[in-house]
Amino acid sequence: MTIEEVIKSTVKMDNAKKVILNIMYTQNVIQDHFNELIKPYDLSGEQYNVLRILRGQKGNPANMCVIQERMLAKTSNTTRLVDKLLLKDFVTRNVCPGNRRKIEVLITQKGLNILKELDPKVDEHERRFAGNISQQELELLNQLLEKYRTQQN
Amino acid sequence: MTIEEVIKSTVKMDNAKKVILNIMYTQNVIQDHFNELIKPYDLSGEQYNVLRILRGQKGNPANMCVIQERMLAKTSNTTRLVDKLLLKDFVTRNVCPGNRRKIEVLITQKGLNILKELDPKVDEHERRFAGNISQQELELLNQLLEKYRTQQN
DNA sequence: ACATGACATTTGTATGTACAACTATTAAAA
DNA sequence: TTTTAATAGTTGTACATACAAATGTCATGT
Repeated sequence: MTIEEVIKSTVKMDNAKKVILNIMYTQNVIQDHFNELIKPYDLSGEQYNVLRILRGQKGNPANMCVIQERMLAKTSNTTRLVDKLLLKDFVTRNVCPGNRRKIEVLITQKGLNILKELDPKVDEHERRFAGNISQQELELLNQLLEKYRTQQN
Repeated sequence: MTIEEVIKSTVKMDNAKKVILNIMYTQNVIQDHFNELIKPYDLSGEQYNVLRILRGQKGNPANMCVIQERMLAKTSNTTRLVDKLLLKDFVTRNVCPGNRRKIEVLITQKGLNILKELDPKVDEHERRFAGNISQQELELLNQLLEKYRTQQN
């Protein structure tokens, strides 16, 4: 399905416009699918993302600003995401002893467990889309997207 | 900047995962940039999107469900987006005489004016990113994205 | 020691998203 | 004709995003 069919456009669009719409729409499709996947686990996409970042710390706590800079959506409100994770006992939050301005956030065993349960489903989710194109095309797609967004930090 | 650098990942990711992150992140970069563009006009991205759809109707009114199906984010709440546009006098909203379940939404002259004012800025926004890659690459990127999301309706 | 500015995080407000429940209207079946 | 189901939109709630303002802490200069 081309992007023109998706938005039922009657007029012809140039490639510059089509690429933007294609990226926006593809992201929507991926996200909708991912949200379906994690819905039964009472986690939002961004909450999941924060848990992934915390697991990546391999036992070390992460400050709020470290979490922030590793998130895809740079404008998310990390405080409130962590609030929600705290309520579910997926993380702990403590003032950093060395620098009391900072907060140390750590993933709990319960948080690690839910990630482990989700791992195979997330893998399948990634492969489901990737399976539509070849390995070479995947690599090409990565290169094109990275080149496309150059300059815009 | 590769996607690994963006999210400061230490471990190597496979292409399937990288493509997903690249699409999600690129969409974020585009959207942040677009939001900057329309911020002075007191319009959100989705509100702008609805106005574009209404202009595309060329004088004919659009029902809520027509707007809905032409939007990129298929789960947006059209009622409330139109509410906001009504408050700014960018659209009118009337019950459809032929079928009183339906609503006819029409863009006003004020709405058309603001779109006209934005047109050159939006064009520039599209070209800014597109300018980073060649026309051939743009076309290839479109094809790859469309192929990548096949099967998922 | 005190003021100043930088830094890290939180809070407030408006808006948008996801999704279920609800209302009103129309169409179809019994 | 009444019931039932389908359709079109609205409303409610919880959560997330965008962004500005506020708070608390630390570092530096005087």
